[in-house]
Amino acid sequence: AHKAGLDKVDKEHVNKVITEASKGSAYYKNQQYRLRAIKNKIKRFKYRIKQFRANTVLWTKTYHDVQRRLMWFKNERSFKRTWVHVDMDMFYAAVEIKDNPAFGEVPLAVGERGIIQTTNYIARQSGVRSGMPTFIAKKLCDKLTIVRPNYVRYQEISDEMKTILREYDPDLESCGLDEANIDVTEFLMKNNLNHAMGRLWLAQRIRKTIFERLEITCSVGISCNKMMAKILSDFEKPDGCTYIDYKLERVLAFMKDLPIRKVPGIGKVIEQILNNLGIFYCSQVIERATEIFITFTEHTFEFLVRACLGISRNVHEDPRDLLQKSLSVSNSFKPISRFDQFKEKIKEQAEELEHRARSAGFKGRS
DNA sequence: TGCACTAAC
DNA sequence: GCAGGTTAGTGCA
Repeated sequence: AHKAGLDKVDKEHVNKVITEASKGSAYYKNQQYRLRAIKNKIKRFKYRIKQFRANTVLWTKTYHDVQRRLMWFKNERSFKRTWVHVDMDMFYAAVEIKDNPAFGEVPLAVGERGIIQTTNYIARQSGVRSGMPTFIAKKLCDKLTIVRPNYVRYQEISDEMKTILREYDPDLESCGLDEANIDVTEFLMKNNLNHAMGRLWLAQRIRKTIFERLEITCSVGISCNKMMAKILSDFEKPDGCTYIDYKLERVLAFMKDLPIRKVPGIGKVIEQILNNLGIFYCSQVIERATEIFITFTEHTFEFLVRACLGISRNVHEDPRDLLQKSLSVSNSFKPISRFDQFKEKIKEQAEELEHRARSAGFKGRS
């Protein structure tokens, strides 16, 4: 329900339909199994924290160590650069509607192989959303129109969008077809726009240009680093634009009431773990940093604390790190049991993988 | 290094 | 009857 466009939905009804359709399925059983594993993990975490608290000397020492680390992170905060995150609204569905306006009047979903990838906002009102199996989506919305994705077309539109954005930052970093990050600092400086009003003006200008050239709306976040810009782009979806002024108290006030799940990189599992420790908002991660430190690895602790302070990278990735690192092929199939069937399956997959690796000019390393 | 798991689109 | 595909990364044995 954290996804945009779901605020007017009858959640109780939606949950009932999903539960009805789910129970007994292999998928559901697997989910239950994984949920139990997470619950066990949480139990162990809670026990570890209890042990730690019981040892006052150790707890105090850890507390001060953690506070020292927090100071370190706070020194990393920088308001020197400005990033814009652009996120196209319901992208695949929007392209389908652009090419066939009639789709804009009906509940529409784009999907294949039994899974919905994206939906327009009419469909979202019935609780239909990305990642949902089509048979459940149909139960929620019997008039739902489902079309197969046309990736060639989406790529075309995506390229057009990125061409527009490269006027502001030639080193644009993209994530998927519908999202991109640009560092607009130089553009702002050159045009004497590097102040609150100027930044907001630029964000709106980008949105306007994209809409005029593509007839598709987007949501934009503009802030002092990539992560903040991304969080903000989601804040007023769809067709929205959010900016937070570069003042420490403004950033902290925003993070204070921000649900942890809104932080990119915190998914279902980490959310569950933190919720069980009584942590729901970003500010609580900082308040309870000692417990976080004990619970997670050092790496995850640093990620969580930095993110919840609103601190993240504000310079471009090394281009070498942006090159593709791996390639894989996977698909789902009905249960099989005979050895020759497995052998055949693996052969098919391997041949497909080989084919793609050759086209991409990849060699196997191991 | 290989595998399980998490996360994102 | 019916629950995807692809890439990146972490953590552990």
